[in-house]
Amino acid sequence: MSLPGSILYVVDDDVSVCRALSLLLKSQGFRVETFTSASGFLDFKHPKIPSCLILDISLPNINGFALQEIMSQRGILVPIIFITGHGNIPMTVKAMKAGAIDFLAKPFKNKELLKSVTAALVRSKVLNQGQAEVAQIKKHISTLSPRELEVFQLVARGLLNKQIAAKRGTSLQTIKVQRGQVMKKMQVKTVTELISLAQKADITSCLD
Amino acid sequence: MSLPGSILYVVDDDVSVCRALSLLLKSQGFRVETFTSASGFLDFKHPKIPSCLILDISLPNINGFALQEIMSQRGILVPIIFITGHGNIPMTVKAMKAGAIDFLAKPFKNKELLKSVTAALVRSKVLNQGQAEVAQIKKHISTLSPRELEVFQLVARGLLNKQIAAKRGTSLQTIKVQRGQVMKKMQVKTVTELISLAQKADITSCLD
DNA sequence: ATAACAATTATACCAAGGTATAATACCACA
DNA sequence: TGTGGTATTATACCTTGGTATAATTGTTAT
Repeated sequence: MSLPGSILYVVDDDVSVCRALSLLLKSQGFRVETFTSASGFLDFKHPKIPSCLILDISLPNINGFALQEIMSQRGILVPIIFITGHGNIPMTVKAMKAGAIDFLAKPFKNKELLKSVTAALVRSKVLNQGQAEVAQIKKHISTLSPRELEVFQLVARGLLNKQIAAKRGTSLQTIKVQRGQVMKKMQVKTVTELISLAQKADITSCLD
Repeated sequence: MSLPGSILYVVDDDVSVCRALSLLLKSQGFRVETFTSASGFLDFKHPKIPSCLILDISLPNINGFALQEIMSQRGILVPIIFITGHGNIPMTVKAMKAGAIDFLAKPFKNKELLKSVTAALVRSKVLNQGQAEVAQIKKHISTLSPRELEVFQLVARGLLNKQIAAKRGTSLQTIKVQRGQVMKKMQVKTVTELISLAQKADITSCLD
């Protein structure tokens, strides 16, 4: 069941838990990295492959929830399976609202965890694909000059060339040239593709 | 804090709970409808305004989870706040995974519920807007003839008129006319708008 | 100052989108 | 058998998109 080229992270301050989970997961053919603190996990260089974090809530310094928030801020899109020995309903709700893919109370059955891991890896794969696509688009966008970007945005909003020219106070010809540049740099051939890209990357608001 | 024109549903087999919640919520200015069974709620004609369902899990016949699934199948997009006297973590996870907006264990504080209700109504409003937009688009699509729909789909995929003509084995002129019909019926003036609509309604796969 | 470079614009030209009108073909219905 | 309606097609014409070439302007670097 292990997807090829996937990696599982385990973060638990209890070394024996780390060891036990690592053993279990490796026996299923998974690559596993264990950490006894949140910062250890954060320092790790995460390869861009389907992955999943099995995370204990009670940790020294940075606890599970705090790590979840940091990951969210940093755009680390690794699905989280929470595990805890002293969980309750409010904690569960909080974790799930924040985007966790599962929440298991210790002790849990091996099968439960494995099922959850499989689901997490599938989600991770989807997330990575979406992320890679958007990253590629933004990479292209970053090659646009400020004016080309502006033209791109206005085209995406459905404005005609002459409307854009009027709005910008320049000539129609300039817009045509710039629009051509945009098409070339974004590596598309038709307006349709351009619009699709614009919507995927949410061009109208993104100005980074 | 009550949004104008909103409605709250309470489903609990315990009449005293229904009464108590109704009293609390009405005191905050909300319109409230209570039901002691899931079927009662399902029979109710839900107005298309921001709304929220406060749902007990243990119910006779159709329990809370079952109702949640039925609503999902029927496309009833009302955010659910689960309440239960005998909840546990697995139940919480199940409910949240299925899309519940919150999960409260009895007894809960009035403030907790009210806060949750407010959040649910906001989400409901967003859901309704999205739903209304897509419904409007699909309504327009339903006025298209089969061939117009086909042309629409191919245009949305970025094909040129002559490519569509070749694919369909008809003349370029026919495609132009049909494309014009599509633009008129979808009530858009530019290709850009048309593509946007197509993506919102997921035209390429939708054939209903 | 001058060479080099980028941005803008003009001119010209072609392809594609879009509309209007009318002719043709096909189908259903009285 | 006609007759009205719809779909298709042809013709003609206009607008818009898109590219190539070259002239112009402004800015930067040597």
